[in-house]
Amino acid sequence: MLNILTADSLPPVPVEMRGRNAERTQQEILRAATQEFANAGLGGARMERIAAQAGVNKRLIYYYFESKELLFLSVLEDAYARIRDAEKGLHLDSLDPATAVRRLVEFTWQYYLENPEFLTLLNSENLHKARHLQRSSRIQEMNSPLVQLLRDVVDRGQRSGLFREGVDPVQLYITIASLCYFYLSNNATLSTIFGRDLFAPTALSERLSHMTEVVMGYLLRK
Amino acid sequence: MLNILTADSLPPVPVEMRGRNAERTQQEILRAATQEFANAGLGGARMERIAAQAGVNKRLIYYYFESKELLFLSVLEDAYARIRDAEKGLHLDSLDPATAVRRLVEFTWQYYLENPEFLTLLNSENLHKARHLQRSSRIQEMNSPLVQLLRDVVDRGQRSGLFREGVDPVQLYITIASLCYFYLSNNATLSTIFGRDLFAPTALSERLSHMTEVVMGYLLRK
Amino acid sequence: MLNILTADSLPPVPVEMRGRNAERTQQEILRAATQEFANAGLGGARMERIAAQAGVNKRLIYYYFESKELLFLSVLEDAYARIRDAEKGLHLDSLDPATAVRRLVEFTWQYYLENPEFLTLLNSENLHKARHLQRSSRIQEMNSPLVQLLRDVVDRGQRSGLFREGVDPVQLYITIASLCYFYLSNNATLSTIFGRDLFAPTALSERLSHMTEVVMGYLLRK
Amino acid sequence: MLNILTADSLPPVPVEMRGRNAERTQQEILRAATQEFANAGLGGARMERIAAQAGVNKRLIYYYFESKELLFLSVLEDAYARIRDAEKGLHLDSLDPATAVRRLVEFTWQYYLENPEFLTLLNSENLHKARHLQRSSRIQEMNSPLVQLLRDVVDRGQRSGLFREGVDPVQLYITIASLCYFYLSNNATLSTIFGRDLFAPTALSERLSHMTEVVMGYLLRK
DNA sequence: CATGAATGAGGTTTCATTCAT
DNA sequence: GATGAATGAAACCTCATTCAT
Repeated sequence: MLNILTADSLPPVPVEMRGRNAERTQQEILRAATQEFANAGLGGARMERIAAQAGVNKRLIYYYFESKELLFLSVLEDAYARIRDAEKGLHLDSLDPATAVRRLVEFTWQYYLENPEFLTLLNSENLHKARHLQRSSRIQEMNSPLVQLLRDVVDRGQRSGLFREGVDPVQLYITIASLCYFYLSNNATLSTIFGRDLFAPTALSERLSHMTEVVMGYLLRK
Repeated sequence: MLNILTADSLPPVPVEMRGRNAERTQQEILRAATQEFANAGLGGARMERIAAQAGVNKRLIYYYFESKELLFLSVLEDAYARIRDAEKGLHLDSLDPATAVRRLVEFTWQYYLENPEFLTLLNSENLHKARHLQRSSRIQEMNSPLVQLLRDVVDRGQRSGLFREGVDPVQLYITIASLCYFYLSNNATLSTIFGRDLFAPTALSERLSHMTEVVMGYLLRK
Repeated sequence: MLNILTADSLPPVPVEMRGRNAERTQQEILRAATQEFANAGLGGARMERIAAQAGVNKRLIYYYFESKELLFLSVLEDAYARIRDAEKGLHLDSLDPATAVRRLVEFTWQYYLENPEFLTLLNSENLHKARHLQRSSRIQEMNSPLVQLLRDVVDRGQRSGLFREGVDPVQLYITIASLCYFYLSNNATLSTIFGRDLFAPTALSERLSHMTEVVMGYLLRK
Repeated sequence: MLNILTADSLPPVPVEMRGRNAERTQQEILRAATQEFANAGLGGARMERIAAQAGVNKRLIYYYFESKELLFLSVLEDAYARIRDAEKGLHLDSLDPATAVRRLVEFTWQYYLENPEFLTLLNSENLHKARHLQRSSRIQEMNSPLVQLLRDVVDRGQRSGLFREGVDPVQLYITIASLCYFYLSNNATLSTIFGRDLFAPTALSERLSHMTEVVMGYLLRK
């Protein structure tokens, strides 16, 4: 019944194009909700603010998304759809294995840096033990291509004798994500407890080098 | 004005020992608040539930901690105090460098596993950009010994020719924490999107091996 | 302006006959509204559910009935029209007086049993002090034949020396209705407070005997 | 947990006696809620109006009664408690059987006349199929003494050869209640459809005579 | 004849916090 | 040191109704 559309682009829709356009309106709501949920978490998010930011009546959100929780799920699915889409654009399959992995590290880092809302949304969802995503039918099928892709890269690396044996592509992906995610997601507390600005440009580029060394140090045969 | 005590132990205080005991009452509140904030986040936590769980009147929480936000800060400080305390018990300085690092990885993993509330609390605090910790005077001094300790281990490893050059102890610590933290903190969403129970005993032990290989693969000279 | 039709039959209209048929559409709406108002009362009824149940767009209800309140009035008028119509089919004028009264008791009981929505609708209307019916022009003329009919029966009974003197046909009708109505309408609370299933088949037939005895005990000369 | 008190008297409490008095406050809320639910039904009742009428903060109603539905249940229990209490004051056991029954008819009539909210509340509860009362633990025990009392009266009447055999006291009570209840509860619609003011003083006293004749006509041996 | 999109007002309920003892 | 009573603000959500096609 709920025919929710995917928001492909984040920039806001000009006001003069709004009204009586179901598709656009839903995209607008999704965009606004993404920002609000990212800033304030599920509990802290305010439907009022989402409506105002989307330039629609509060009631309309319920018309299209039924409840705050289902809206949150839509936002999560949309966020996953976007990053998986971007990953497809990397064409890892056409790169040599070592370059492919380095490229994935760089991409993940860059994507998290440029889309911090993705991190916050996931944090919120984890706080709720993935309660919403578990109700999603689309989420698994959205993520399996990525694993397959990475499995191919690892296979090629091993066949060429470059990579070590016994590498689980899921573990590898989680490790790459870990290194990028934690540093950025926990940047605020880390900077505070270590008394050091970990978001400064130098700090960021140092981190990228470090992470690449860690991942390649693990993967490459000694 | 606020004389806040540290809750050293998590097990609940027997009922017969309660009442008219400032120190114990505060510990009880801290314990209950830690659970509640960990389960529900800052926004989702309910003062009512904390009071009920601690077995005290709601008003008393305000008497000791002034506000929800300051209570949250106390909970955070208490959580950091406990993990730094536990780390001290590792005696990394008396182990050879490689063993020391392996030990730290295992310890971190084990500690996060056994104290999942620590992860959730940090997630919440990061959602709020470390707003609370930044107001803490105790937090930095609590964390600097750890960095010093790790610096010593790395130095010893490099002097003995075992470890690679150019290793920043803070980066190393963050990397170790990343690998453990992300896997556990995001376990729910990861399990869901990959359709694989990442909290099963085998999965957990595989992860520990993988992480150790990653860290040592990076540190050890080729 | 509002050309409202009477829904003579309650069974739903087959889907293939719907659409672009003013008369049928209005009957469908009336039918659905009757159910909804009976189930939920005036306040609890939802225009949304009525529309869904009738298989029409919400807007169409307003097109035909103008507002929820006027729709409710139409439902009431329709309900009265149906019961008065059924009463006409009894042909009380062709029965001997005692049989005629017994027949009326049985009929009233049976009709209320088979058309419980009639009771609920009246309850709702009484909650609102007959506010809607008072605006109806058709309602009185619909009910006067019944009184006339009953007056004739009572007259015949008295002239034959069978019935007692001083019987007001309106009082008699109200009494018959009372006995049937209250037992059925308040069945749920009565069953609960007396801890006894007053809707069980035996209970129902016992009630019918009792009521007949009460009415005839009153009417028949000692 | 909810320690709800019974409102013995309906007149409002003087303002100067209010505040910081749990018992009185709860009575006030009950009183106001009774009026509001009686006037508007469960669905139409407004918590806001109840709070205003009781002179308390809206939030306080939830503090004491938890929800609108539980408040409604309390109101119902209170209403039953009051009428059963009043019935006890009749001392039917000390009257001769015929007088006792006449007295009960008169009392019931009078009580319904003077406490019309009782009728409306029951109507509302029946609309909801006794959903609330079914959750009450007190309701049955509150009503059983009445049945016992009436059983004794009937027994005495039968032993003295005055009353007919085969009289079920529950049926008898329901019949008495029916006659009074329906006339008053449905007065508005009846007056409208019969075009006759059934609430006029003469009409009321005529009805009382009629009902007494009906009940005694049934009970007394021919 | 018929409909999907959109809304303003207001509903119940929740919450951190304070008052008075 | 400790508590039950009480509150104002605001949250999510609902609803009858209207707009524009």
